Amino acid sequence: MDTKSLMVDIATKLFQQKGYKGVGLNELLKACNITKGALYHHFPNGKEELLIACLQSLNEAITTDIESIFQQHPSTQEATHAMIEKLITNLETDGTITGYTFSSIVSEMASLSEPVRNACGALYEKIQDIYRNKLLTDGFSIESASSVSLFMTASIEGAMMLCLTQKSTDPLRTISKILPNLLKEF
Amino acid sequence: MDTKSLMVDIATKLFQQKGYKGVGLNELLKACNITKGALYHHFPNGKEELLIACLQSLNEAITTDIESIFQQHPSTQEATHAMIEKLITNLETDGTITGYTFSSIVSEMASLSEPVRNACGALYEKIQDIYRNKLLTDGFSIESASSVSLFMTASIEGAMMLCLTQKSTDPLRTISKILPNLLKEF
DNA sequence: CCTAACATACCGATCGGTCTGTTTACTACT
DNA sequence: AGTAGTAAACAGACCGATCGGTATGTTAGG
Repeated sequence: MDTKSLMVDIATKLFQQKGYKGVGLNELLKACNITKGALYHHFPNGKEELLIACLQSLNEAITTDIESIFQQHPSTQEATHAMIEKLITNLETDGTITGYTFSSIVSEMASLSEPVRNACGALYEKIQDIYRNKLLTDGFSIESASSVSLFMTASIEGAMMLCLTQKSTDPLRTISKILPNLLKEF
Repeated sequence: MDTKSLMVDIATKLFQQKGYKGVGLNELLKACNITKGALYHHFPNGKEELLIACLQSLNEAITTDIESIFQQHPSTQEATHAMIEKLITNLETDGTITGYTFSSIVSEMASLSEPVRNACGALYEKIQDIYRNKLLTDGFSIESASSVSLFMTASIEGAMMLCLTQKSTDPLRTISKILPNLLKEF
């Protein structure tokens, strides 16, 4: 793996876990086992540029990951269940958020940096699109599919928040149990 | 208003908007028009102690606020609608999150400080309790009420996140439109 | 030999926190 | 009533550590 990709990979995890301001440059460099020279060679605009690269990388990773799950299951309901199961496994194995979320970055940076806000927005959008398309093939109307996909995104994101504060995966499990009711409703 | 309360009030807003690490002590002191001496007199353990005081204050404020809304409306559905309307108004008037959320603090601090994590957990718990009790009077079973109240908390929290990235109040509006479907389901 | 890919020393600014005054308010005693 | 004492409520200078960022090397590959 080349240095740049390595940096993005490690930085992504750190940013997800501790937030943008929560990760210092020195800490980051030590984790990657590189120096400032390397960082500013690949990312001349420094930390924020690295963050945006991380968000873009995350965008691709999440998209392909979720998309593959949604292709493997016939209905939105089953796909969602499988996806949340995977989220739970992730959360259980490394204790912190490393999955399809980046809430810390959103809430920290949305009001501070437009580029970062846009990158986060793009990511949410893409996730919602996958849900939406699946819902459409399930037979939902365009309007319903849009609303429900937003609802799914929001509730899963919120549930991860609750998992963090409770140090438990129960909230995600509950969401997983309740979501089907919503998907049948329409 | 005494100095201590003033500090908590202003700090609460700043922490909600910029996150914990996003607010420097000097910035905070300037906003309150006080000095370090005053801060460390009232909060000997510094910034983190202030944060916890803010979370506790927020706890009371949110609780009484939501509780009053839920008392004024007969059903969970109507109360929820009114509450989200208020959230939207808040978001529109000052552009940033100042309402019933503190997601930035959760995602930043949950893995770093146990006391902070607990304080955040207590707050979510209390909000959920209000929902749950209302659902019980609506005739929901204990189990259903617990699940649905968690679902409500998560989806509203997540929706605020989406509002931030989109710089729009639409996600909250969508949630508000969809939630009743869930509340009828059971 | 020239450029990409680093390494490292260094920078001012800011971080949260401490320490030592000083002012104010209130109490206790004569 | 006047005064002395005391503790709470600040104010502000100062601290080392760390922040993100820069400037100047050095090294290795084509």
